[in-house]
Parts: sequence; structure tokens; C-alpha cells
Amino acid sequence: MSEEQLQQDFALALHDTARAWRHALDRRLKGLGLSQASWLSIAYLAKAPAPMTQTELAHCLSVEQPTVVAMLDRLQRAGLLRREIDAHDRRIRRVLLTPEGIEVYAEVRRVAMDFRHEKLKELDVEVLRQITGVLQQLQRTLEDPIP
Amino acid sequence: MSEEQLQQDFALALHDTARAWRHALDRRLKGLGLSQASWLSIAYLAKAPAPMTQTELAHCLSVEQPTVVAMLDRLQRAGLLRREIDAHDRRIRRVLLTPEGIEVYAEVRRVAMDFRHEKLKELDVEVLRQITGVLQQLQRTLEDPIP
DNA sequence: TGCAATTACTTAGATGGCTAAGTATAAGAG
DNA sequence: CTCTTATACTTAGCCATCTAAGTAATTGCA
Repeated sequence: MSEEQLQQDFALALHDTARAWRHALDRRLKGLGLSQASWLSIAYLAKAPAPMTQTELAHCLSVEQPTVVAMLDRLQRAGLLRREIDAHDRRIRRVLLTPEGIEVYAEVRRVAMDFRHEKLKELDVEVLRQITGVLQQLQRTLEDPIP
Repeated sequence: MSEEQLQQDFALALHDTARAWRHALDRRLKGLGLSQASWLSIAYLAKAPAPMTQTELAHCLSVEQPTVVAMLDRLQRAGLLRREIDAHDRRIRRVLLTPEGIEVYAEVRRVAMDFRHEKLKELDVEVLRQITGVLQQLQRTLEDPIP
């Protein structure tokens, strides 16, 4: 197989596997009414030591601000969080999970952890570590603004 | 690092790297007015030995039929393809690239190939081969309807 | 042969991503 | 102190994906 063909296969496998992962996890989370993106938002909010701003959340998730706005709108409608205007800077909204949001996070966290374990347990730990490292390095290369 | 943490890091790296790849390639293709998904559709259509049906294209791309419908609507509006009702089965629309579509494919193919080479050339071929294999295997596991 | 089931495509409406442009507020330069 | 600039969020509008439900045409069984 030519190097060119291999590079094409890799690009396709990266794309398809990421989608298959998201899709399979979304199906698993469907009963809880949350998709992977929503869950990730809630996870970062739950783990933060203090209420985050929307911009901080956008950085954590590596998405743009309007994406966060829409996501929070949905989660707020679902009663899982609320926004509070910062006391010292009226431009800033701090995002807080509601008790219901905290509860949902606990359940979803377990489901996601089980899912990862179930899908990855067959893989050798060293292989997984190596692949993770290569992907992280590739990600940095891709985000390099030079290209 | 615990195995659990490693699995979490892998899941995140898979998701983020796939998005970074798509994003970087989309930026590169923007001058040509095509996103990665559009380009992939055109590539399959260009390489097919005979005009494909929309269902066949959906299978190639591993997406659902409505996704293909929307994609083809856009590409048709852009003048890159047309649909023709099959002579023997009036339910079927065969998709044909226009001369302009064929031209665009030739350009985009070169850009995508250069992009892949540029981003992956630093990686050892054997490592790339191994990762591709693991991702493909994982994808099959994820698509397994059992879970 | 005729109607039920299947198949191919479309429409409707949701999620999740983007860019570009708008609004409100704070910070800083002069 | 004022006016420009920068920051935080929102809105508007697009692309890509999904599921569910609808339409048109064919297949196939009784």
C-alpha cells in the first residue's frame, strides 16, 4: 500500500471512528436526554472549582462562543443550569448547575465511564497511550496557525 | 496515570483531533467553496464506475439518506452535479457530476492530498499503519449493533 | 391480479458546529 | 474625564448530521 493511500485511509478512519464513537455514546446517553456535547459542557461546569464564565467554558471545550450560547440555552431550558450576572463585571455571566444538573451529571458520568471501558478494554494500554500521544501531537500541528 | 484517565484522554483526543482535522481542511478548501463533507461526496461520485444512486452514496459516506439529500441539494445549487431519474425504476435518482463538478474535483483532490501529506509526513509509516488499523477495528466495535 | 410490504427519496424539526455582525459594558489613552 | 478600543455575550444565518414521518414507485404474496 502506498504512503499516499495509507494517509488517505488514516484520514478517513479518524473521521469515521470519531463519528462512530459520538454516535454510539449518544445512543447510550439518549435515555438521560443528553448528547455527548451537552454532557461535556456539564462535566466541565461540575468539575470547575468556581462558577465559570461562558468564555472560559468555550476555551475548555475548544469551541466558539456562539456554540456555547446555543448549548447553554438548551441546557437552561432543560433546567440543568442557570446564568448569573457577575457582581463585579456586568458583561460576564457565570454559569451554575442546578441541583438537578448536578444529579444528572453524576449519572451521565457513570454511563460515559462504563462506555469507554467497555469499548477500550480490549486494547493494550501501551498502544492506547501511544495513539493518544500521536493524536494529541497531531492536534497541535493542526491548530498551528501557520499553515 | 490510571487506565481510566487514559481512556478518557483517548476519547477526548479522538474527538478533538478529528474536529481539528476537519476544521483545518475546511479552511484550506474554503477558497474552492467546498467543505470536507461536500468534497468527500464529490470524490465518491467521481470515482464510481457508473452513476450512483443516493442510497449508494449514503452507504459510501456512512451517513443517513436525509443527510445526502441536503448535501446534494447544496451541490446541485452550486452547479456541480445533477440528478437523473433512472430509466428502469422511477424511484431512483442517479447522481451525475457536471463538467464543472469534475473540474472542481480535480483541484480539490490535489489540495486534500497535499494537506494530508503536509500534516502526516512527520509520522512514521509503521505507526500510522498501526493507528489506522486500531481505529478501523474500534470503528467496527462501535458499529456493532449488540451494545 | 390486486393489495400489502418494501424501497427510494423528501420534508420537518432537532442538535451541534461555524463566521460575521450587533449590543452592552469595562478598560485605557490622551 | 471623555472617547476609543477591547471584551463578553447574543443574534442571524449557514453547513452537516440525526430521527421521525411522509410520498411515490416497485415487488411480491395470496
